[in-house]
Amino acid sequence: MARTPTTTDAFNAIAESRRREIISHLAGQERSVNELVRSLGVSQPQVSKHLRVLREVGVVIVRESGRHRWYRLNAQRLKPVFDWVKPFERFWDHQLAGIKSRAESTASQASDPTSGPRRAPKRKSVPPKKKG
Amino acid sequence: MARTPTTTDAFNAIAESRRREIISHLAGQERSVNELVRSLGVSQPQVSKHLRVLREVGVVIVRESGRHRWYRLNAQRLKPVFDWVKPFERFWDHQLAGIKSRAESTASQASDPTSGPRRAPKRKSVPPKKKG
DNA sequence: CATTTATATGCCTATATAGGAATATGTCAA
DNA sequence: TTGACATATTCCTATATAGGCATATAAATG
Repeated sequence: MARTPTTTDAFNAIAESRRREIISHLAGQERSVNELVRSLGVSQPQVSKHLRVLREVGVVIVRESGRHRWYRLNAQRLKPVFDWVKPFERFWDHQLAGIKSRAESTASQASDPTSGPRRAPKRKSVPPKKKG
Repeated sequence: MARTPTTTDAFNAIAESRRREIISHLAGQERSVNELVRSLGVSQPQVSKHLRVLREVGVVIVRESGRHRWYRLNAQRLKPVFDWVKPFERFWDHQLAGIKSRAESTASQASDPTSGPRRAPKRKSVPPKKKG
């Protein structure tokens, strides 16, 4: 199967950084497509396409006026993201608070939780036999 | 171009609902791969693959012990998501608080911001001429 | 009417999945 | 050693983009 479509929900829609930028630009004020084009330095068709995705998941709403389309944010649709991630806040809070006091007892652990991504370690791997 | 890879950052990694489930299951406690397999009812290879993505973006960390791999959450990596979405909280807060009092003045606006996604409206469209 | 401006959509392509099935790697036990 | 268990990786395929480019639709303007 393929990846979950971008229009599935807010989680998928905001995975794209351009769309997050658009959303941020719409915070608090309506914007026309061309305003976004200028602010973001992205082609007009691309902006329209990103807006379409955001429209389909309900993150933005359009108001038409003459030949302009005024887009505004429907922040409600971002709430599920907030609600999902918020419970984890206590973990990094806790870590910040307790990191010093627990330093000794965890000193034996090799990897630093705050350090960058890691690739798969040790295990070697050999290509499996060709199909058949 | 294709979509931003799932391993680009936490935003892309958590777009997949299975991975969000895995993350939630790891909140507060280490789990082995098989424990996750049982809890989630997903095949072992799939769980391993999802864990790999989460490892690569640093959202989870492995500890090896014998033939087991104990995965735990590195919540830090979710902080960018939280930080990005948190500023929007005030918008739905505000909406909840002010929705009644502003009802009259905004009554003329057609669409309900809390309603579901919408498809593109009015405009008709015709397939463009074949290339050439 | 024709032209300009604003926006949406279509086609094309390279790329990356998610999941299923098979199998490799690594560890422990008898 | 052999076998069982735990986990990772490979191959395969259908599907969906994101972006470039061209063009359609629609409204305003002369």
